[in-house]
Amino acid sequence: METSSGDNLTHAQNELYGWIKDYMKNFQHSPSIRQMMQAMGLKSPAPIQSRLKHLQEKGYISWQEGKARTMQIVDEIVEGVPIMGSVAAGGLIETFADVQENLDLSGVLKKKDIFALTVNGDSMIDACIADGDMVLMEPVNDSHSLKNGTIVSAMVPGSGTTLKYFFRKNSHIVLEAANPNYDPIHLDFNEVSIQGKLLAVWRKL
Amino acid sequence: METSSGDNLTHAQNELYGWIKDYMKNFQHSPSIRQMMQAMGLKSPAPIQSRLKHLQEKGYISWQEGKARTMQIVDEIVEGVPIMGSVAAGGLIETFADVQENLDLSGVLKKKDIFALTVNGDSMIDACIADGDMVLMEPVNDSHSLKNGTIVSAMVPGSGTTLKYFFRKNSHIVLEAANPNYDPIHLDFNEVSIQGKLLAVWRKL
DNA sequence: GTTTCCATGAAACAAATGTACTCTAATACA
DNA sequence: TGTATTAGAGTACATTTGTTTCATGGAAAC
Repeated sequence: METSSGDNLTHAQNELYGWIKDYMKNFQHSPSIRQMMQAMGLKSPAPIQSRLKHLQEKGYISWQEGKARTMQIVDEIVEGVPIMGSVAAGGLIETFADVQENLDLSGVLKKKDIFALTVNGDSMIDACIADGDMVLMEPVNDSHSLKNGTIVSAMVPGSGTTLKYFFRKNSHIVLEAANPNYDPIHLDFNEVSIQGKLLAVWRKL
Repeated sequence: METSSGDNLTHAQNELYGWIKDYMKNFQHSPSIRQMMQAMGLKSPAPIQSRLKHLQEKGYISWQEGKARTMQIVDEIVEGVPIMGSVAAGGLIETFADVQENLDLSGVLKKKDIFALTVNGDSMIDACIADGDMVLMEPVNDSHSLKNGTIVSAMVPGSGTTLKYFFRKNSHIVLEAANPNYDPIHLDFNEVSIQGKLLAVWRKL
């Protein structure tokens, strides 16, 4: 959570700044001066006022004069990552243009009930899902609505969870790996429960 | 931005709710009742009060009684994605436990100057970076500090940008693909500029 | 040691603000 | 049509809250 805090700030200013950021993250609104006073263990609003003034002069915060609880943190508000263009396949193709759009990772997270799984092993290596990758899954309630070829996480009761391609053949289910070393698994509908389907892959290096 | 708004809400309530969400997103703090009154074109705080009460009863917002500008939106506050465990390699290994930790994608975005590139082609396919993937890059200023084997985006002036493994051999640079079909590229230090090194891979399906 | 500067404490004031109350107009409903 | 319900206007009041001012005390500078 420590971004680029405490550069030109005194200890007292930095402590207050950190507290404010925490408060606003938790409550979605600005604290009052007397709240800060209490949190900092002070008995007068004057010191807080002084520190706020310094924080504002140094560009950390701002507020509307005279209005209650109207502070804003002028932090680097990163809405997304700028997509600078594309990189080449094998040859050398494209040069950077300007920013084209923003990659909005947080937008995906806004969807409720999304969950993540850590991938163990290489059964999906041909689908470019490697060991240690994080897969983001969307819950699946009705496994009958799944399209063939979807990548799903399936739980076989008593055995565990696995990440596989999903296929429906006649009246049973086939779970297929993306790696020729693994054999397809044939199961009845009632033997397996599909927990989620693959939304995205995240690999941090 | 439209989440799960306007379900049991009247038109007036929904309009106010939307306005509040916009305001709080822009200003990072709660509006006052008289501000909402003005924004809704009303001349008395009473109607706002009534609508707020309804919004609170239906679980959309909350506030601290008597305190100015202490509203909170009880929206789905998604801080991250819950990591539910790990999925199997090829066999069936693990069952879901409880949430272990949260995958914090937005944390990566907080680092300044990160940029993203769209991958074209399959030159890095053996590194599990596929066509269409989004790669998040961190700017590199000093190419001499790069470790051998790092994946970088390199720009050869007049040619374009490419994503490759980076190696330093003697006094020149070798850019190597993760695909045997592509030959390594040998270049002098002054022929190439390293723009960034790979931080993460993002694939949305 | 003396001076200067700044943080703190204390108190007071005015504006902003949430809240409650009454009254009127509009709307829904039977 | 008449009644009940609801929304809105207007008003008033107590509290919260930002802001100002002044006095005190300690730390740093000279």
